[in-house]
Amino acid sequence: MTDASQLSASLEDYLEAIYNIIREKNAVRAKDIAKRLKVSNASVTGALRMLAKRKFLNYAPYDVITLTPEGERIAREIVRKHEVLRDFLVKVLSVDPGQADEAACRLEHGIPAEIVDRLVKFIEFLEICPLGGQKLVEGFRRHLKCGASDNCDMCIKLAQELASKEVSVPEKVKKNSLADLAPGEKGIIKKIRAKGTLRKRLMDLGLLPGSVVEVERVAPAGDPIEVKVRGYHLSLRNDEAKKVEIEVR
Amino acid sequence: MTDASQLSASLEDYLEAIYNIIREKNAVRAKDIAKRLKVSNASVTGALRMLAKRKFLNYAPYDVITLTPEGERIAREIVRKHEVLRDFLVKVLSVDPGQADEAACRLEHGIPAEIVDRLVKFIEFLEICPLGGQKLVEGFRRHLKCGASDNCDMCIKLAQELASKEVSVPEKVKKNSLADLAPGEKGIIKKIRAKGTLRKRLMDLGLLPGSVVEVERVAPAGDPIEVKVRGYHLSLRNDEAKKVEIEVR
DNA sequence: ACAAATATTTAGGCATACCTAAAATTATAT
DNA sequence: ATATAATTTTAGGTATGCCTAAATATTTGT
Ligand SMILES: [Mn+2]
Ligand SMILES: [Mn+2]
Ligand SMILES: [Mn+2]
Ligand SMILES: [Mn+2]
Repeated sequence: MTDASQLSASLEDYLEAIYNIIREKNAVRAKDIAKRLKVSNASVTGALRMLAKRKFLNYAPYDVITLTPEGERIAREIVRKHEVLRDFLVKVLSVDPGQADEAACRLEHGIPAEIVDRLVKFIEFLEICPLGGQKLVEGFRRHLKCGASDNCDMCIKLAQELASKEVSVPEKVKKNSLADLAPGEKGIIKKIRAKGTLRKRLMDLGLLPGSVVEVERVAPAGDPIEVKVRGYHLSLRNDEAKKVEIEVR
Repeated sequence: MTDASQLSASLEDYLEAIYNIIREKNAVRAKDIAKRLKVSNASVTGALRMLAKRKFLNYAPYDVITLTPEGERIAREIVRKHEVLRDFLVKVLSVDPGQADEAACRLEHGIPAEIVDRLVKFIEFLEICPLGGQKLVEGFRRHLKCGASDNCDMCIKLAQELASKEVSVPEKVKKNSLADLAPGEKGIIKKIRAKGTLRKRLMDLGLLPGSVVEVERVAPAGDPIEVKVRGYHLSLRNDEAKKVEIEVR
């Protein structure tokens, strides 16, 4: 069961905005939505009514706005599409972040979830594959800089040389679990060191062996830890993160 | 000067359909457009009126339909976006062609030309780069086959092995110019062996050193030759194609 | 407590983009 | 040449999704 909820691009953007604003400020006001989407307050009221009628949010005139479980599910999927697309544009194609974000927010409505999954796999493969996908991406970035569409054997050869001379990796503390990573660091999931319900829970969240996981934020107390896997944002307790065995490249 | 013509996704699809139908049958009938876009004939009439009012096509009730130069320019750009996106989905991400085509036709309306250009460069880089982008894509294809999202060290190692053992290239006739290629074959443009106006014309068409060019069709007499560069379709005379020096990988 | 400021909704409109059914035009076949 | 068929247009209607202005409700400062 994937979706088939058949929302318009416009309504998807409302859901996305509501979801993001709740994440940021723990509450949504119609005015914030209007501002973010650059529409009038009146338009927001109309959209809210529609989304409530379709059971994606709980809402009555002048009342507080919350997402229903179904609404939240769909909102998360849109956010995921947005982020995967933006990451691909920025990290692989080296598109300017502002432009990438704008394009991602238009493309997100036209791309099916299966293709987003495929894109995630491709981006992960670039990081995982021993053929050196990451080097290739760096080579591409360099290639872009040496001007226009000319034949630039030079920069391509440069890429080749740099790739061959193995860069000496700086000494690093051995990091074994997701709880050892600092914000911004990434690892590849090797194993889920848990059994039963917890194991199932972690796997259901998308923490599967082979996936690349990135730590986004760590709360002052080291708990909870916010991570991103396959374009999904997750919040994990420290003792959960410790159960996720990873490998740092 | 790029565009800024601000056409809706719907009108872009009408232009695209008109352009493609003209290419296929040398004439457009409202009925064909309706069939291709799965809308009623009445809807087509409305769209045609709008496009004519906006000067993208020449049209009067019951009269023949032709694209204006501006309409043709925009139509070509949409077709280019469609094809680049589809190629990326099919050739890099290994998405099923049918699904890729459908997605491409939705995404084409939300992606700016500069990002399409970037995507073209990336796809070309995968073919050109000595780090072995093509091998990486093959590795990815293999990786996809070994099931779900599991950690598949096995297939990744397989990719590595296959990449290292240099496959013996079968004897091949040395191909120097674009005119030597058979349909389906590709080459990298090395040089334009022409001067003055012809040189300029070929370069303006997008035949630039470093670009990957693919032969699509060759007319029975060997003239003209249809090729694709950077997502654009071109039709070249045989003596023009001879001036384009290429290298086969 | 209550006036002023702020937020939200309602009312009334407009543009796009689709539809079906009927009318008008053009093509085709005897 | 004309009846019949096919195509295209017009007429009239629906649903989205946006807007501004006015009305209503809520919040805030004193
Ligand atoms: Mn969006
Ligand atoms: Mn978005
Ligand atoms: Mn389209
Ligand atoms: Mn298309």
